[in-house]
Amino acid sequence: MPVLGKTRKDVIREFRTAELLEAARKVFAKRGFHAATVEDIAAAAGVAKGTVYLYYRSKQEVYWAALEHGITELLDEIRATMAADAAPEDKIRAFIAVKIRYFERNRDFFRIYFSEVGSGFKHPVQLPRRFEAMYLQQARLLEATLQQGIRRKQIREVRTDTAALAISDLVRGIIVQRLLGWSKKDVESDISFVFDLVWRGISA
Amino acid sequence: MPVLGKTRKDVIREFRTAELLEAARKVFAKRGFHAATVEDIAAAAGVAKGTVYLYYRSKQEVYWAALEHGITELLDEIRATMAADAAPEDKIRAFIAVKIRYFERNRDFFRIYFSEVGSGFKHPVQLPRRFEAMYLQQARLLEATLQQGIRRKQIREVRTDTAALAISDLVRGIIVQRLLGWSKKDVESDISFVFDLVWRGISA
DNA sequence: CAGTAAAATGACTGCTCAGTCATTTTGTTG
DNA sequence: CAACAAAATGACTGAGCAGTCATTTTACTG
Repeated sequence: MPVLGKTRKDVIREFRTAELLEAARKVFAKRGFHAATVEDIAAAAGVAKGTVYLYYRSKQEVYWAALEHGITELLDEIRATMAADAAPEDKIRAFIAVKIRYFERNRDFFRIYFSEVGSGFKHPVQLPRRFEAMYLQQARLLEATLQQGIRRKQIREVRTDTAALAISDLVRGIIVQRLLGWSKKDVESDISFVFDLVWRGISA
Repeated sequence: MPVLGKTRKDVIREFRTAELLEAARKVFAKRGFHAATVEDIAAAAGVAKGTVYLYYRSKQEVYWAALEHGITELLDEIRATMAADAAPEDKIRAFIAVKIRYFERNRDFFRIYFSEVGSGFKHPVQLPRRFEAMYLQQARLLEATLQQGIRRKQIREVRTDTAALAISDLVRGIIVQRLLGWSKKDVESDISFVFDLVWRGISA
């Protein structure tokens, strides 16, 4: 009997789905798509293999779901932080900060994210276009800010699309360094480093 | 009977090895480590599967050899270009240019390279440490140049290690954009874009 | 608490593929 | 060109694993 539009079934579904997604994230992060087995994921979620197939149609689908979940979460955080009508300068800093902090908090997700999104959307299987779109969405938020800054004469005339991606790449690089243990600095210091470099690079 | 220190056997070995490496590069690039089969590689090289095992002990070894070949080649080109005792400014530009051009010429290699080196050295199997070292070697060449620039007061006081990696990341980003067809600009223009951004970011 | 339905299980199947090795082909040498 | 050796071949084996489904467990209901 439906309550609040959700049947009992839906609730269970939601719970199991979230549980499996978290397990999947861990396992895919540790072993990569191919080396991870559905058994592994099931075990990590504390269920039997067959159960996985009650909620997802294939291993591939689990993977996509895990990826989508993280990308969406990250994008939402970025949107939330940049929505405030602050100065372009502050928005850019916020973008850098939120992204670095997201991966600091979700270390295991970074492998999944960057092994797809970072290196060309092609390896395991051609990713559905929507993932590419979601990634570019981030860059577009940044791009809009850059354009705003240019209009306000705070930022010089740069190719905004390329610049936006460049900032994303710098952030990506710092995240990799941090997660590999190459960077010993505290988060704030790394955020400032990136922002500083970028701002000198693009300010008018 | 050895001639010039090379036996006949060595010559064949060298030839086959090169042939297999080229095939491996193509196949691994297209399918990724796990999805690529030894059959695929053999077929691409125009030999039978068993032959691959006459020259390499395992699929993993073929992969490492292909990766090492490319990294070495790239590093050599970088070394050659930066060796000239030019101004730091020119050396940095040269670094950017040579790397972008290398991947422009070796498009298939970029997938192999970045799926390892770019995303944290961990997926298929823990890479031997020497690969990590070879990668960092590039950054160190750049770092030396940055330090030189700082001494000459042409570059401001930045964390040289982080800055060197940041430049590498920017270059990486442009390469990805180019190979995915996101960047429509000509190579020169992209090189200038990166250099410009970097130079404003770090110059004194 | 019996009867029923939903959910979970894990043994099983079929397929893919890395790596092996007995056989065949190619090349060398006197 | 015979006798031998080096190189190449590809059919075969064993392991691993995605996905299925008959059976069992759990939860709900009257």
